[in-house]
Amino acid sequence: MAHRQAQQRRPSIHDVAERAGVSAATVSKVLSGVVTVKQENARRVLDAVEHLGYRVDPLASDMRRARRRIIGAIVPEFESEFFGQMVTRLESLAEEHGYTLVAASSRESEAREKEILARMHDWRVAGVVLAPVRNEHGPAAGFMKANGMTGVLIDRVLSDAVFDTVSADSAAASAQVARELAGRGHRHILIVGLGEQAATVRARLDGFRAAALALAPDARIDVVLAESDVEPLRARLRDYFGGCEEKGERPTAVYSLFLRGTLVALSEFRRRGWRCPDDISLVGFDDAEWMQVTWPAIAAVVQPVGRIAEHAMAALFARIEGGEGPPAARLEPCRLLMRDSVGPPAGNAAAREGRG
Amino acid sequence: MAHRQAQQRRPSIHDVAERAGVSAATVSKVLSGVVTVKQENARRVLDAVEHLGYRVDPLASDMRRARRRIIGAIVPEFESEFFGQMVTRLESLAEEHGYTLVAASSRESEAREKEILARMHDWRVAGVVLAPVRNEHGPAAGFMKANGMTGVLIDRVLSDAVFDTVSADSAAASAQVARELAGRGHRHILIVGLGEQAATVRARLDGFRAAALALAPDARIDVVLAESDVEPLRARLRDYFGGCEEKGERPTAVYSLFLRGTLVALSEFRRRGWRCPDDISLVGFDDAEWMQVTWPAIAAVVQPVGRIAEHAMAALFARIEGGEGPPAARLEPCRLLMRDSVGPPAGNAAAREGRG
DNA sequence: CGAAATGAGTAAATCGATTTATCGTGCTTG
DNA sequence: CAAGCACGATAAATCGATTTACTCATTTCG
Repeated sequence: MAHRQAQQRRPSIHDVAERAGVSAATVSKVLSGVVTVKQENARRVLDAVEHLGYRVDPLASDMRRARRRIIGAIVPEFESEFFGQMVTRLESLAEEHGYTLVAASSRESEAREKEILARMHDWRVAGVVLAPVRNEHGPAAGFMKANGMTGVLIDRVLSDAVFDTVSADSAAASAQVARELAGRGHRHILIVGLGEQAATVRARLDGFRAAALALAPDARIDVVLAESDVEPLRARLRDYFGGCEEKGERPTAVYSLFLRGTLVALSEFRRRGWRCPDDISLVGFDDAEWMQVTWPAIAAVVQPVGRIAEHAMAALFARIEGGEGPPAARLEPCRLLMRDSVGPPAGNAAAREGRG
Repeated sequence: MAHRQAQQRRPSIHDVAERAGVSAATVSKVLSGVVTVKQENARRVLDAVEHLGYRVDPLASDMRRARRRIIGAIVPEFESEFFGQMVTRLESLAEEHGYTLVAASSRESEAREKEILARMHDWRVAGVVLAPVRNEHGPAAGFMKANGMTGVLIDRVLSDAVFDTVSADSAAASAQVARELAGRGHRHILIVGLGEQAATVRARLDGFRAAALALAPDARIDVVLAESDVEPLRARLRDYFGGCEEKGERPTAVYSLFLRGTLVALSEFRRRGWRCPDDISLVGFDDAEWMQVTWPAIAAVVQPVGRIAEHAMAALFARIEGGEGPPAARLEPCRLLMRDSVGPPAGNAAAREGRG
């Protein structure tokens, strides 16, 4: 086999030292840019490095160092556009600082979240970017506090007593959605969400409610929250819409506080044969690529993934490098993309004519 | 600060040894399950471990070991459902074997792909699961060969002279799509794809063509391939459809060989005001959650993510543990979900009536 | 001129484990 | 009774770097 040979041990710093005729310490100095090395020796070392194809072993290097150049990232899932892009951004930023990002998914389980974190602690990561399953008061954040780990919380958090937090300003975005809907004449609106995230959900609800009622004090706002997963939500929503049909009253618009809720709402519309936006309007929190190519194109709140990632990493590195001061809670503004899925309320023929 | 104290050094194996009144070697033995340890001492060690909250440092542990318990995974992106789920599955499987998965995204760049791989080589990972940007002949696979790394190639590959490969049987799936379309009477079909992946694209094209022509020898199959990115494809497609309208002939169905192509096709339909499936049918390779909740629901080929991940990991661990033998090329069967986006050809009123 | 400072380099300790070689015991066994 | 052999345990080497402490020349300067 041609590469049986290539498989053999990689050159170590000692191999380089030997070939260059200097000590390992000198090689280390040359490679880390210390200046007290004779020109001649530096050249010999560099030649040897080149010739042997030597590269520092990051594990061995980190062993001796005080702080390992590894950053952990924990997200509920990889496959959503939001978290996928988030991890990608975090990855780049970590690399730019000479760190390696080790990403793991908690799969929406708080137990797993803590397990992963414990493992990252074992790895003695320099810091962690945690997007908690639930919120900042979960077990993982508790573990980080108890163990004096360095970290930043993102996404489903508002603020924390110990860690910096960075998240989308979903309250403001929700208020904007409310204004758009109320402004178009909607007076009966359904909000769907996940109860788990407590504080953030409350912020979104409050933001929406305040803005809607300010514009239309007579508006009716229903809320359907599911505790944990998607399927319960589907059932809840089915019940809710069933009740509506019985009573002959139906919301004219739906605002979903999370991506999967938007999908569930759409599929319920479809099940009942409701046309969007003719029969009912829809806005979702969280944008996705497909939303602009389907019929109708779905209106959505776009989260500033890039900015969240950047500020999270900036805050994290500041702490890693010893930055002091009280934890900061950062909110990044969202963008609302109004698309075809929002129209005037059903039955409001005048408005529809005026628009068409 | 309450946790300033917690922040201090974690206990090492020596701390445990001291507290248990034995040597570090004994502690190591107890923890790795070696039996030649007195009951009494084992108990003392376990007590000390418990009391100190000791956990093995995986870095230090891997240093001394012959093989580091780290598996690298390289995918083009995290945010697609396919690769997102893939990484999640690989993560679980690696953990089940006591390994840590370090995932990285090549962002569809072959240069970056090789860089990441070099970094993983520096980490001396036990093995790599690589989903190449292009195909099995890219620079990353070359690097792995040249350096005698252990690895498995997945997804955009057919077979390789050195590495085991696992991918979806997209040729068979394409043939099935062809039969469905031709069977419904479509005689002018457009295939859109990315030229980059050469061999796999060819396999899909051939699979489709053979099956379509077997059923309908008079069928016309057009192909639009873009070289690299999505935007060029959009332009190509726009030109193609423009030409169609001029000549007054238009394909009655589109089969997209990759997810983003499906999105682009949809958005082109939308731009031209073509209704799907009334004006034109659509099937996409690669399924996504949204496809079943939109109007129309989009027909798609579902890739067996789980099976691919499982076989890839099985093959990888077999090689890591010294398994010999020629590389195996595995193809996993796909499932085709026919949905509303496929109907009879436009203009074929009879068929449409018969169906509705 | 002798003391102090600087420059260039190295041996050895260290990080936190695993593994090898070695060392006493106590028990068989010829 | 001496040699042989398990059995349990440990000291020390090792993995591949970084860093500390120290040596030996050479300069610089009072």
